[in-house]
Amino acid sequence: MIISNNLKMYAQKLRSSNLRPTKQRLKICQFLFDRKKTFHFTVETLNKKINKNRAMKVSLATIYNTVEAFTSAGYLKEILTSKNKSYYDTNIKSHHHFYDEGSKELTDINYSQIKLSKVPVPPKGKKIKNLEVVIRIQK
Amino acid sequence: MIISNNLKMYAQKLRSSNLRPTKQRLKICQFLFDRKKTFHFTVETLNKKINKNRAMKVSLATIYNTVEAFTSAGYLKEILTSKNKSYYDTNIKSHHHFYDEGSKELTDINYSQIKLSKVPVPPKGKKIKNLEVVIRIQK
DNA sequence: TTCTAGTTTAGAATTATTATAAACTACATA
DNA sequence: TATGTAGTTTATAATAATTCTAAACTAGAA
Ligand SMILES: [Mn+2]
Ligand SMILES: [Mn+2]
Ligand SMILES: [Zn+2]
Ligand SMILES: [Zn+2]
Repeated sequence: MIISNNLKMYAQKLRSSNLRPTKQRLKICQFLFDRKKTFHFTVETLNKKINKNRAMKVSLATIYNTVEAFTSAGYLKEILTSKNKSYYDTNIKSHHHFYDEGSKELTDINYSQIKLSKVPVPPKGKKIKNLEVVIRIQK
Repeated sequence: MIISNNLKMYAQKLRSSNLRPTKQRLKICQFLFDRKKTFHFTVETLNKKINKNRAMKVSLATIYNTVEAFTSAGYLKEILTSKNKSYYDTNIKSHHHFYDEGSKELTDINYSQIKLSKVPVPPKGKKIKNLEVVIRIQK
């Protein structure tokens, strides 16, 4: 069995956010972050993938807890494009999305691919936290 | 009792979308559209407002059905900025929003107040249905 | 007036999510 | 290395929003 040498890194990262590197969290880290490309997921799909092989069962409650903890820690970003179900993104950089109404799939749009030449001033006493564009597409 | 002379108009509009102008739907139309300014709401708040006075009770199921029917017919727009709860907008024109993370309130941004100088090409075979900007703000 | 498809409704069912509380474990400290 | 404890996991219950069901009702065509 080959143990990812990223494990130590993940453990470190987790500790730095006051999260204990439990085997459940490390397993989820590996699944989420041991890859070349970022991606979008729901708790439902993450749960299925994590528990596909019999190896070690991670409870649904822990999946929820972990996704919440990782989002608070800034390792994940929550995406609000869909009714009734939360989507998450392993791409935590500021970026935009295509949302396909048919397949309900999200695709990243690089931040530099959209340019805004005019942006409104926020209401008094408020600051802009971020600005995101969603482009809804269909056939 | 003064009967809004918009009632006939609403009845007509509803019929034109193959929706019978029932007293429930007309009541909801009056509440939603008999006003100068557009606004944002949830099913929960709409239900409370519609059933505030004893006059005539509209069931929650009908509130859901009607909001869904009006959205399909294009009289309302669904807004997806919030987790776990759907927001609707009586402003059906293409426009953008400020979303206040603190108060969880939406404020319209006129379409002309944001200008995009660069927009990506949609994936092959797909068309842009709409483009919306959400600017998250906080203190 | 009659007939019927469309609508409303109460309540049940479903779905996503959050809360609870007991068992477990990482890890600081002895 | 052993012990204590706060943090974590887990099964399960609870909650919240929404959708479904099927019986009663009604708009409006004929
Ligand atoms: Mn929901
Ligand atoms: Mn929900
Ligand atoms: Zn993304
Ligand atoms: Zn709006």
